[in-house]
Amino acid sequence: MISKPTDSELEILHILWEQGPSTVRTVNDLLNEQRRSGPKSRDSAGYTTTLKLMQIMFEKGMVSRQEEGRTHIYTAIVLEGDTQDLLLQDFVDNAFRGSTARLVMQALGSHEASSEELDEIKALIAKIEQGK
Amino acid sequence: MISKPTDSELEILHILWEQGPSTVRTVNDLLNEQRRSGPKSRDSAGYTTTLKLMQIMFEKGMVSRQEEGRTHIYTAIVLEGDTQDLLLQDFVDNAFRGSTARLVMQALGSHEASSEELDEIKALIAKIEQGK
DNA sequence: TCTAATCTACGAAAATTTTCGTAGAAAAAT
DNA sequence: ATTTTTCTACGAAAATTTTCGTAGATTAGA
Repeated sequence: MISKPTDSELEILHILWEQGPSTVRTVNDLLNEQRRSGPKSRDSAGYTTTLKLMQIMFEKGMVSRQEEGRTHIYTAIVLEGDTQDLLLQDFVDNAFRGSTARLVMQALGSHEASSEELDEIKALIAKIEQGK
Repeated sequence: MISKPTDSELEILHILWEQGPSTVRTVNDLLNEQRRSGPKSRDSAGYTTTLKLMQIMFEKGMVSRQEEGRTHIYTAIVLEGDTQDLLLQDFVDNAFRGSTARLVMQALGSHEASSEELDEIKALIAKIEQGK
C-alpha cells in the first residue's frame, strides 16, 4: 500500500532522487545545506533525526537499503513522478476542490514561468488536444 | 501574520467561501455531507470538533464572527485566492522543488481537463506572453 | 412548567509527525 | 592501546493537529 510521504519524508526523497543511493550522513549533510541556502531558512536537522526518519521510511517500504560495511546505503523505491501524482491529487482535492484547471490557472497567474516553459506547456496542451 | 490553514481548517474555509456567513451547525452539516459524498469517505466530524476548530480559526484571525441571539455566525476573512496562493507556493516548493512549470506539466499530463478549460489556459498563456 | 434539544466554552485525550538523547558496536585517529 | 569519531537501534519527549467529553446557559417543545 503506497501512502503519501510527510513533508520531512519528501525532503529526503528529493535528495535520494537527485543523488541516487546515499548514506544517512550524505542525506543529512545535503539536507542541511539546502535548508541553509533555501528560501525559508529552517533549523538544521540533527543526524539522528534524519536517521530515524530514514529508518521509518524503510519500515514503510519507501526506500530500500543495503549494508556496506557498517553503514547503510539507502535507495528510493517510490518513483518521483508517481509520488508527485499522489501529492498533486491530494492537493488539488484539498486546496482547489478537485479542479486541476483552477490550480493551473492560479499557478500560471501568480508565479513566474519562463517563455521556454510556457512553450513547453503550450506544446503539451496541443498534444492533449490532438489526442482527443 | 497570515499563516497557512491546516487541512481541517481549509475544509471549513471552503464551506464559508461557498456559503458565505454560516453557523457552526451549518458548517458541520455540510462538512459531513461532503465527507459522505466525497471521493474518500472520511468519518464524519462531531459537532464540538467543528466548533472547536472554528473557535481556533477565530483566535487566529482567519474568520470573524458575530453573535446572533445565542449562536455565532462565522465569516471567512482570508480570501480564497490569497489562501490558494499561499498553499500553492508551499506545495510547489515541497513537492516540485519550486518549479511551477513542472507542476503544471504534471497536472495537465496526468489529470483530466476539458477542452474549455484547456482553451482558458491557452488564453491565459497568450496573455502572459503578451505582457512580456 | 419541566424536559429535551442546542448552543458556547474549555480542557484534555488521541493521533500524527518531528526531534533528539542515550547506548552499544565498530572504525579511525592519535 | 586507548581515545575519539561515526555508525545503528531504540525509546521517548516535543510539537502539531484533530477529536471529543463535560459543564453551564439558553431556547424550544411537550
